[in-house]
Amino acid sequence: MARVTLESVARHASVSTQTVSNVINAPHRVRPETLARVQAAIKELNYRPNQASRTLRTRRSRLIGARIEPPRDGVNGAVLAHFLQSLTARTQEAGYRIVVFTATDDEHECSLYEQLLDDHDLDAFVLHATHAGDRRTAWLTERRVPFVTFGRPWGAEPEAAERHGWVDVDGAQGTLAATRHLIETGHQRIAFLGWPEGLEVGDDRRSGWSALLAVSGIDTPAGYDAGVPDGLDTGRQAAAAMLDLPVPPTAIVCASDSLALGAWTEITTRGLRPGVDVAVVGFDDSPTAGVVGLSSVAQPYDEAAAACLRMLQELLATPEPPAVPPTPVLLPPRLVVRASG
Amino acid sequence: MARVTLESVARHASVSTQTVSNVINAPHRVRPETLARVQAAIKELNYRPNQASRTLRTRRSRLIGARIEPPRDGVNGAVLAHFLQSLTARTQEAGYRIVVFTATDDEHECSLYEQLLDDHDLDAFVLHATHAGDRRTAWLTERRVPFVTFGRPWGAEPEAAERHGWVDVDGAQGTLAATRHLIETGHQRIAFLGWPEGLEVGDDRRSGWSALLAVSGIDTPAGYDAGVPDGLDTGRQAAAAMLDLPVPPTAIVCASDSLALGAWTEITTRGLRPGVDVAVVGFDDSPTAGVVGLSSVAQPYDEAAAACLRMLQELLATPEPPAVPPTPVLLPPRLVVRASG
DNA sequence: AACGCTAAATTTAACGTTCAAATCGAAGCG
DNA sequence: CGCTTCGATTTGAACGTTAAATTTAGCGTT
Repeated sequence: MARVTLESVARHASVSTQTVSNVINAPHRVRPETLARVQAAIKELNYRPNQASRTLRTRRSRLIGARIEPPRDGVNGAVLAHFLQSLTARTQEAGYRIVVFTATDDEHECSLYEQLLDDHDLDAFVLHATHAGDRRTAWLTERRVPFVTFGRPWGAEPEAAERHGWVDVDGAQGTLAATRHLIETGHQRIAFLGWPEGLEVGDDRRSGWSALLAVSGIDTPAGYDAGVPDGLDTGRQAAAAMLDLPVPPTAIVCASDSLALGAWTEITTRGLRPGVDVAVVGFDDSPTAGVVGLSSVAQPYDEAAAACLRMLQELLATPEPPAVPPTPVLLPPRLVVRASG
Repeated sequence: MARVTLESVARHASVSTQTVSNVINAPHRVRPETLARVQAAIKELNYRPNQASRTLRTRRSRLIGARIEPPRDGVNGAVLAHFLQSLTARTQEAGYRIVVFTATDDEHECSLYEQLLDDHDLDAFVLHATHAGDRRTAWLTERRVPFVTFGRPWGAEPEAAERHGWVDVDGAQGTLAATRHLIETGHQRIAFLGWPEGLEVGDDRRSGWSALLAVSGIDTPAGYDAGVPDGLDTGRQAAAAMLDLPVPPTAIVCASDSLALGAWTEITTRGLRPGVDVAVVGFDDSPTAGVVGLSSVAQPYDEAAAACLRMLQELLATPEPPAVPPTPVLLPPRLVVRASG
């Protein structure tokens, strides 16, 4: 039950191992009839090139690294799980494999990059949860390691945004769509429940809401714009404060499903009906949203994964990463309307 | 910026490359003072062995394969995500990496095993969602590929259960604990909402409920034992049927959070209060359960992952898998009591 | 002093692949 | 007919590591 190697294929087809190698890596260099003969031999013996020796020779492993998150809040954890699932499926079709790892913080993550590069010669990385002052992108760029991020390079100067390939979902567009939907269904008092200012993703999502209200000539009274840390309890408390205003909002757009579900809990506890008495829209379309009938803005995971793969292939097509990075992709999210609004 | 190899370390420490190799792989073979000198050189140059060449030579890659699921229902998908997270963290500490992949069915999964073994010389696999007539375990056993399963070998003859290492969570114990808790809080009319008979995991969970009721002398009227496909809607319909019985149950033990949340929805829609009017207990402790206050049986992911790693290490300690497989591990789940019961 | 024995180190070869250079054969051309 | 050119194929070497065989040095025994 010895292993099938280039050598055995070569003997079987009466050519040199190099010719077999050429059949696989540079078919144009070999005469059509030899090509056919060798390909037949490959098929017959069910030959499959050994990656370890390839890696040793070429420094390419066809392995791509991706960090997986500690599940945090639970509600939002599904975002990464979905994305990873799509990414794995997509890259697998293209002959790559995803190697996962966990890290405690950015610095730890960088040291893992180093390990993975040294040990296993990983070809590239897919990053997510990018944030202002992210050290990871600089680290990788310095070392000329191919990578793409799911999440745009927040907080950098505009031109820096073009320094590496990234894929992201347009949060502002999502909250804008949610707000538009609420206006169209008759709401005029629409609040935003988000994170403290300064968190880029949250500010982005807030901007969709505020921009549309501004052009629609709808004003936002004091207390209609909350910023609290992500979570069910914080969301619930902030929603309570809003509902206790002299003129409470009739609809709340939220920066996450966690916050939205917090608001949802407060609303139902007060005996109010979400979507009838007070509308609520979340963000990320977590499984929980589907269960309780929470409207939410859904991210197109699969498209995002496909875009990441395309960029990676672009980066890996040449030995050295190209001077001009791939053009970023900003995907539109999709509003899923359910009972809550 | 040339790479650090055994060769460079050897030169730096004035020994042969083989000695450096021995320092790393068989330190007892080298004289203490040489050992120290070489170790210093390794540290100074920040040497890290290249895995590709190791793999080429030894057929060991320090890579472990694990399939990830299409997120299915959404609610239950979190089980795997949690387990994978723990598994990744644990194996990473032990110097292994997890390679993930997706498969459409068992047969496809086996063909991926073959690919991964041939291409990347994976050392082992971690399987989950085992079921009766699972072809995967046979496939791997035949080829003497090391693996462990998260999930016991269902439906096999008893002695076959000892043919490979497995880790599982005792479902019967979980539903039994849930049922006991309900009895202790005064319930006497306790129904079970599970899957159709014949699905092993479901039958196991059902048995905890029925066994405790039997020894407690509590009888189960017709309609108190439902078996429907997993899902929110099916769960809701089955719960509706139970609530419409002449003598409806006051508590429902469920085989999954999906079913339980379906029941929960039916209960709240009727204006009843979960935990006050009708108690509900789910299984898997999904994030959604935490949000809506559903009591649920939680699986000890991290312990399960740790047990899997221990078994893998046992299997990989010797070149050939040992004749006697590791002893199985059956972990107790933990009942998380919330508002719903 | 010759002998065997062990520990410690070195040398040799091999894992499977691809790159670079060399070889071979057939055609083209003056 | 000899010389060049070009395409197709082969040869030789190398990637970084470890298993197996070999050499060297040191020690105790008789």
